Amino acid sequence: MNLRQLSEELGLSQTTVSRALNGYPEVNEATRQRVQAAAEAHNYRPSQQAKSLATGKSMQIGHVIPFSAQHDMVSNVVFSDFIGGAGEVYAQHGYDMLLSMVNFDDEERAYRELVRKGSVDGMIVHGPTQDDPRIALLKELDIPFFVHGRSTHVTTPYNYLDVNSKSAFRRATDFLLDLGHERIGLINGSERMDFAQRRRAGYEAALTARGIAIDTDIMRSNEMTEPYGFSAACEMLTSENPPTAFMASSIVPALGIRRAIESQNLTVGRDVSVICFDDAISYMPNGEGEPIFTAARSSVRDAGRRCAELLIAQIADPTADPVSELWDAELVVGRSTGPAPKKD
Amino acid sequence: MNLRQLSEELGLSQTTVSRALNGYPEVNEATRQRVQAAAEAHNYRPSQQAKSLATGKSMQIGHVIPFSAQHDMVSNVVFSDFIGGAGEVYAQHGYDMLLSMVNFDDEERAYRELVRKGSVDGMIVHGPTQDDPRIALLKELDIPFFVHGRSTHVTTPYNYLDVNSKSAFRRATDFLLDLGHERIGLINGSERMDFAQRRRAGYEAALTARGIAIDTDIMRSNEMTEPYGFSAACEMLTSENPPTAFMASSIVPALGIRRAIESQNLTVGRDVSVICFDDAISYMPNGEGEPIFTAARSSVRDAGRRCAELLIAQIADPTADPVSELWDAELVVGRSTGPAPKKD
DNA sequence: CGCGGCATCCAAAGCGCTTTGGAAATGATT
DNA sequence: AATCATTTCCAAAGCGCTTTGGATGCCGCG
Repeated sequence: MNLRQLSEELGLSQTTVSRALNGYPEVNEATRQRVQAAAEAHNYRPSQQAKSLATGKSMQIGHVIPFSAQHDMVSNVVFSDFIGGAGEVYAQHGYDMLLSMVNFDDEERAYRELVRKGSVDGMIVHGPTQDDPRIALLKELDIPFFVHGRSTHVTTPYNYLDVNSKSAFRRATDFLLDLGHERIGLINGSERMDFAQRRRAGYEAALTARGIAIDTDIMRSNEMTEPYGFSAACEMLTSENPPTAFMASSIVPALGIRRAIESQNLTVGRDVSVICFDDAISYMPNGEGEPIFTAARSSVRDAGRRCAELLIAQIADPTADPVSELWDAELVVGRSTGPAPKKD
Repeated sequence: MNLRQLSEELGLSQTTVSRALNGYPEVNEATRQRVQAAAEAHNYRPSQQAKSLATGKSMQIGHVIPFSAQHDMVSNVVFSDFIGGAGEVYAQHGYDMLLSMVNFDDEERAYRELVRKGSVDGMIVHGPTQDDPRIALLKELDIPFFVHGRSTHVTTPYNYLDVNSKSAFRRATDFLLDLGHERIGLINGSERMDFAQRRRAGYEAALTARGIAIDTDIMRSNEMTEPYGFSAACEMLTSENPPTAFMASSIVPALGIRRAIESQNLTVGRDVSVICFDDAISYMPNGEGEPIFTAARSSVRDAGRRCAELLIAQIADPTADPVSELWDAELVVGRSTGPAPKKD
């Protein structure tokens, strides 16, 4: 059942039926009722492709997800919650989400294709690196886009929403320093990512401000998995000068750190303290009620919602100036932190 | 730059240019070269909507993800890995993935719309329940679809790929029984899900075969989060007749169970054994090398790949008979299991 | 009574592609 | 040289929608 058939059956022109269905004023209310009833009865839905071709809007928003044998973004812990939040907002506005999975090497081509093909009206950029080339690319392609995170060294303005990773890690590290910890391990995410750089900067700033030297022996950077947290923490704990506290970039490696601590017959929050960044991942919540880990918390799902809203606004008015938001993480105190143990 | 402009510039008809680009034989090889070069030079990509409108194929595959305030599928641990695998295969075949996020109540409508609008050429059904209504719906809508999992009580044939959950849990429970455990807790996923029912059936079958009574006091069912595993295990461990072993439906609650065991100053694999189902989630791997948990393992990413392949085959030949695959999980032995502790 | 204004509807022209049904040119065959 | 098959190309008709630019009829008003 298409528009022509429907209009013939109603004895109306396609114009009128289309207008009736799309809520235009120049159609008699009685006629509109009749049209809507008929459309309902035949379960009529306008063809999205025809509609898109006529209007020039695809009503789809693109997310490009690079993958490789080693790692990929979709398996990044925070990704699924982010798109969950974004997807909600898309749905409210009649948009669908287009996910394009591509090899790392083909990423640029994927952006180009999606835009040139006209498959999407806007795009979200995930996991920006420093000086991320995708920002310039999308500007060149002249399509609305929104960055989840920030890209250091990109000077032209662009739309982004980021959490203030540096101040979050600065504060969290200060919190440990205030508890008397002087040797604090950093178990960071992959420092290809801009946010990981910022977290390290916050960590280092806090140490430096107290006159504690940066020691790369107790600093790691990698994809944020549980075994990574475990092995990194094990190495440090069994070293000559083990840390008394850890800063972790996500709750996932933090779970590994916990396992490492307990495997050394030490107790979390007493012998060794742990603070992590908590993205409030829905299936990996930081406890119910009292937090498991003392953490810098910021909901990635909320970020997804907000990015989607702002992107849709940008699509609606592409001439609007770029907007940016910088969210502060909140520091929640759980049972994973305590005073530094007395030295022997 | 569209087809007309390109063809005018080349002094050729749209027909010839289109055919040259799409690899049809009735075009001179020299001409084809010239066309391809020009297309490349102008960075020309045919409009997807126009193409879809003309061919009737959207080259998109739909995934409907219901969400609610409580839980949603996208945040389900296994989901992101599944779509990661599926997305790879889609990309290889020129398909894109369309994700539609909808309220639980609107799920049926979402399927209807996506199909009627012509936005998708096929669909994947996630997380089937018993007697899942979506199967009948998609048959009525007459669109190729593929189910990840199975739906008990649906008698008409349909495409699916499932892991033999029952036999996996049967074998795993037998493994614990062989180690002398007689009181084994079950920390299952939500039993709205078909697979959770099957896992429980496997667990119960193993117990019954040894003449051990089913005791619902040590059986739980819920969304598979870490805190759920923790609190469920805590309750059981502090009860009058605590289990000496646990079966968990995923590695995520298993991590919670581990935390619960250690919070009771007990040791995993010595005082209390744990076996979980391991979906081989990429950022939550079951250790590196030696498994953390003894587990029934089956890669959900591989399942995603395979579902995508089979769905694409079905789209290519919609008259083909439904296919189904039932994968066996492998039982991998880690450090989380050991002989039942001697009774006092 | 004639005219402007309003409400309601419609014919037709796109949107950018694919594909059908030839046409023209070329080469091979008799 | 005439015929026929091939190769190579093209004009034009869709695909199903939106939207422009009227047309029609009806009303009130001077």
